[in-house]
Amino acid sequence: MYYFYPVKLEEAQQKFIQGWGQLGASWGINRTMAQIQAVLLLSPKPLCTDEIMEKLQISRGNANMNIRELVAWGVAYKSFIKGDRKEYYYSEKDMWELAKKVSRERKKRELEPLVKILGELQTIEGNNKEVKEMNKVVKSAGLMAKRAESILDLVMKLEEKVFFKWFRRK
Amino acid sequence: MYYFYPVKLEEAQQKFIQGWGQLGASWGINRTMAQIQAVLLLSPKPLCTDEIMEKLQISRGNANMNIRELVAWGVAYKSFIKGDRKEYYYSEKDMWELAKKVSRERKKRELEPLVKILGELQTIEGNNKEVKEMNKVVKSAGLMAKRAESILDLVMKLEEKVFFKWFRRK
DNA sequence: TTATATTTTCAGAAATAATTGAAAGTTTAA
DNA sequence: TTAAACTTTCAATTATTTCTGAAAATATAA
Repeated sequence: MYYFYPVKLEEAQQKFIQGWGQLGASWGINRTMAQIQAVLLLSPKPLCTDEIMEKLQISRGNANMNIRELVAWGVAYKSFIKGDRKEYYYSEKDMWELAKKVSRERKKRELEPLVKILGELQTIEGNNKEVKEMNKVVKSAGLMAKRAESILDLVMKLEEKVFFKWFRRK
Repeated sequence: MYYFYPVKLEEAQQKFIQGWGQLGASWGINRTMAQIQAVLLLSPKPLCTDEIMEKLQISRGNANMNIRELVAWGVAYKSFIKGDRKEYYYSEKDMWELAKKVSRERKKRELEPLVKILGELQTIEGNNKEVKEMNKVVKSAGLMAKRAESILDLVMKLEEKVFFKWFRRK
């Protein structure tokens, strides 16, 4: 029994890290970045760069860049231990907060550029089918994008207040 | 004036195609696949492979693979013209329907694998911090995933009619 | 100061993903 | 049948992204 837990834990952690990385990758987020997030999520205490490098077997440069990116997204934080010069990092652990921050970042990076482009494509004049189709598509895509933004805003505003209560009941 | 519209249209189309491709790319969807979708969206009539190859300057193999992928996702359809042996393709033009189909596909490809993995990581026994953190994370990630699925389902069930009315009020 | 610890950068290497194009496969018309 | 029209496949190539590791920059302690 003494021997059993640690092995099982390692295995489970590895599985979680892989799955989380895969999820990130299919969302257009660097796989390593997502894996680092997973490692931080699983750690009960802040970790330094070397510990992360060790855990994921990656280089210092890679670790550094991706950690910084996580901090820039607001899903990981720096932490200092007095008497120690190293920087330590820990993850946002509230999944709802995490989801909100990722949504916000993606909205900024993806939806907004499209909305900008659509705005630049003001109605074109003309009577042929192609022009009409163009105007129709630009208009409906713009509506859709706004709609998506509204839904996101709405969902994010609902906040724990509603969702927590709702989901705790299940 | 005769000369003016076509140039402007071409430009606008190109801009839209690029923007749409970019959106797709940042969503982990092949850029060319998204661009083909954009071309079909802009076209008032179904297009054959050669027309798409011509418009995007891509090879037959590339065009074929990505068109098929679009059809597999359910966001483009085949169409036949009698007396013509070629297959023609047209896009789903209802943006709301399009969004629903993409969501459905992504949910299947991304959320579900994570939920499966989390399910396999049943509670591990043990009293140390790492084990406790592991169990906590697995549980909250599972809850979050279910929550995301619920929100998606809910949003997708609300018909266009409801949203239209609702958003027009704002 | 100077030395040491730590973080950051970035050119080149490695890994991954997308694309081509020609050959093989399929369908249809005659 | 056979031939022509068209679609699909896939090995090889090309493009893109990610990663490494060592050097440069920065920060802290002595």
